[in-house]
Amino acid sequence: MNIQAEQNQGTAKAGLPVHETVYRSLRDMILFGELEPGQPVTIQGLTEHLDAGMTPVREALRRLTAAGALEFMGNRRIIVPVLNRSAIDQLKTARLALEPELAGRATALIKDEDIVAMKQADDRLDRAIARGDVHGYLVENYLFHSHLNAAAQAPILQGMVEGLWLRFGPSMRVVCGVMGTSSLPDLHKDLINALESGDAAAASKAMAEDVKQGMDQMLAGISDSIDTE
Amino acid sequence: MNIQAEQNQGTAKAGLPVHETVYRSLRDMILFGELEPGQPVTIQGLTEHLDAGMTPVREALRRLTAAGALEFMGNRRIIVPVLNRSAIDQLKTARLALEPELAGRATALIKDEDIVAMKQADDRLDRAIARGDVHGYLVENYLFHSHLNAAAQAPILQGMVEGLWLRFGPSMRVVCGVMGTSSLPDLHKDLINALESGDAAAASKAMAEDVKQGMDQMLAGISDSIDTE
DNA sequence: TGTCTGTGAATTTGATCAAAAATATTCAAA
DNA sequence: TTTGAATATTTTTGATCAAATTCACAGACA
Repeated sequence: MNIQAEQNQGTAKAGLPVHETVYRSLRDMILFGELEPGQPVTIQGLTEHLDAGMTPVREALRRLTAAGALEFMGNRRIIVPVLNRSAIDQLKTARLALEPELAGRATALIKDEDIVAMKQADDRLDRAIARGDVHGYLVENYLFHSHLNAAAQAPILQGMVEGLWLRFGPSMRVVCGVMGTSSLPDLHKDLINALESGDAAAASKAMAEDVKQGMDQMLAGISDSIDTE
Repeated sequence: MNIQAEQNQGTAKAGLPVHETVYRSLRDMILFGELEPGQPVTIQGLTEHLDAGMTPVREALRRLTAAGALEFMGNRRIIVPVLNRSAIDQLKTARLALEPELAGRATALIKDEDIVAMKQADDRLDRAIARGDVHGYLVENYLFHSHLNAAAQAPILQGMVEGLWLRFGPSMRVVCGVMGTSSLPDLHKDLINALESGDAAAASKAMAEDVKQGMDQMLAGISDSIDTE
């Protein structure tokens, strides 16, 4: 066994190409708030951090920039995007167009075990909030939603939604910093109820409300920064 | 001047990196029907075809696969996706969710010169149909729509829509093969009228109808092939 | 039918070149 | 002498290529 095989064993799931594991690491970093908006992302920095060659890192970065999760400046520098009001508005529009649709489709298809998994994620989410664990909140919230989205069996729409989450992932941490245990209605519970009673319209509605709540919170959290276009 | 600089001069627009020009070439090939659904796309084939190195080709391929324009099989092969009914249905849903929205937003923002450009594209489109020029039809149709989408000044939504077009681009040619000069209502003209009178709701409606018409035609053109999932 | 092996393509690395940013230097003017 | 702007130099980083490695498939053979 050579050095590389050993490395692969240590770092990642067996058999996956390096560029794939690098991609997933980076994606998780973006999704769960380990990168700040505006922060520069360098190829060579990542080759050291992730202990990978340059080519796999380049490919992962291209995938992420293609999805809008990272931004390619003119002078071949890559940064984590900073969202202005217009961007958040567009993301809200897109999420409202797609996620309620997915929730509606999922209602007829979802299995009991999926609902159980979603409940568990939601429990862990509540506990993360109670303990002020932002990272835990982000992870469980994503798990909750992505579980539902997967149940709709519409991979194209699902992929589009995942792209949207990648775009606002880094800005979530900023918003969650101010996330008091606000007394907003718990729409996840409504969603679960709708799924259990098989009411697609209600599930769709609950999802729309959840999206609105999240994105409006984000708009509020960002509105104070100057909006230089 | 060394060899590499010479190559750069000959091949591409000044100053653009090779991976960018490769990406654009490939994107246009996909968008305008030069690749068939199901066709395998090899890295080495492209390095020869486009006279580029391997790394730029790899990066362009990653971007396109990330957007869903190409499909990554488990065994490190890449093919042009073959759309089944479910995929077309999802694309229709997504287009109906986004493109009418963009048309509505564009109505208030669009300039006279943009409308002129759209009219010209539409004229060339009609002539392409009359002469049975499928490639010309695809190009002008894309130009017409992308001009409108750009006018909405919503780059995120615009990018999402472009991703959708990349997905069904290769399947357009197949459909257009059967495209008789059908006696369907000309929705582009309706759209132009709505834009000229500043009626956002009407523009949005016309766009929705145009999308429906296109995607239903696509469903019809594909329904005979067996739907192996 | 199942295993083995050869072939060709994808993956990955390391080296090299080019470009941009950061830093140092020079020189002139106050 | 000090300050500051313009310029030169160093350093960091990105882009590209060519070689070595790994992997998957297909055909040969038991």
